[in-house]
Amino acid sequence: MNNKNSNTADNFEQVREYFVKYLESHSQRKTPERFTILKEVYSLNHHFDIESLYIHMKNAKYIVSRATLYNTIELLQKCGLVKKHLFGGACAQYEKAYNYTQHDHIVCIDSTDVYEFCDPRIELIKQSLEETFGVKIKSHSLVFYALKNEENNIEK
Amino acid sequence: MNNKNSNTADNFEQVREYFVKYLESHSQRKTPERFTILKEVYSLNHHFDIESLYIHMKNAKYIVSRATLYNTIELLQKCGLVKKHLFGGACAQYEKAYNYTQHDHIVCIDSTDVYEFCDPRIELIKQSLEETFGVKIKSHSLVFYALKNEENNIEK
DNA sequence: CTTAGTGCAAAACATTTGCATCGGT
DNA sequence: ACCGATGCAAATGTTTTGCACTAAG
Repeated sequence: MNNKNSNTADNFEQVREYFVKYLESHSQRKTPERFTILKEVYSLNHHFDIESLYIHMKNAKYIVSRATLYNTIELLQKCGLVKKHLFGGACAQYEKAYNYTQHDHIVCIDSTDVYEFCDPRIELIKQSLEETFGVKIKSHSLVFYALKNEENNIEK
Repeated sequence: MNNKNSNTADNFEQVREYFVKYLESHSQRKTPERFTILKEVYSLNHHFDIESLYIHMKNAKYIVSRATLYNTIELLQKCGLVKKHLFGGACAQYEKAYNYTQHDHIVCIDSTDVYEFCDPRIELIKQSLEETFGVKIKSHSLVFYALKNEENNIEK
C-alpha cells in the first residue's frame, strides 16, 4: 500500500517544511491558501489537472479561486514540489514531485491509464547530447503512446 | 544546402502524388485548398504553428480560413505527411513528415532554437517497455529542454 | 502600514463547432 | 444534384489578467 507515490503524514511534514523554507528564503508569504493547496496536491496519488483539483477542493468545502490554483501550482513547480506534464490532452497534467524519482510515462491511447517507468538509458542519451550539441540539458519529457489491447488497433 | 528536411520540387511531386493517392483511397475530395496548404507546409523548413501558417498564407495572398487549416493539418497528420509536436508553448508546432526519419528534439530554453537528433537507444527502450508492460507502442514524444549558454543558468 | 496574495470576473488565447454556401464527384 | 469541404463567426475550454480587497510581514 506504500508505493513510491504515496505520502504518509510524516513524509508530508517534510514536504511542508521544505515549502516553508522555500517561501522564507524567497521572501514569499506563507498564506493558508498555499498550504491548503499543497496538502490537497499531496493527497492526490494520480496525475490531475487544475480543473479537477478545483472541483476536488470545492467538494472539500475549501474556498479557493482558479487564479490562486494556477498561481500556486506554478510556485510549487518552481520549488520542485510539483511536476507538470503535457500528454497531449486539452489541459496540462500535474503530479506531486517531492523525492521525485525520475520517471517517464506510457500513456494508453485506448484507455485512461498512464504507466510510469524509469530507464537509465535516458540519462546516457542526455549525456551524449550534451557532448554532441554543447548544451546543458535541464529537463526532459518522454511519453510513449501505447495500445493496451491490440484489437483496438484499427485504422479509421 | 540539401539537408534531410529540404524538399526539392521533384521530391514535392512525390509528396503530392502520395497525398492524391491517400485522398482517393479514402474517398476524400481533392480540393485546391488542400493542395495549396500542402504546398505551403512543404515550403517551410522549420517547425511552425497554425497561426504563422495562416499569416504566411495570407501574405502570399491565398484565401484560406483557420478552420480549413486546422482541418487540413489534421488530415495531413492522419496520412503521415505532417507531424505535430507539443513543446510546451501556447500552441502546437508542426513539421512536414514525408520520408520522415525518426528524430527527437532539443528545445533551447534560452533561445528559440530547436535541434534535432536521432538516437537508436529510444527504439531499444521502446522494445523493453512493450515486453515489460505488455503494450503496443504506437508513437512517442521526447523533448530535452536545454540551455545553450551556461551563463543563462540563473535561478530566479 | 505596506504591498504581496487573493477572489472574482473579464480577457486572452488556441482550437472547435454551427451553419450557409460552394464546388468536387 | 448530392453532400463533403469551405469560410466566417460564434462558441468553447483553458489559462491569464485587471482590479478592489484582504491579510502577512
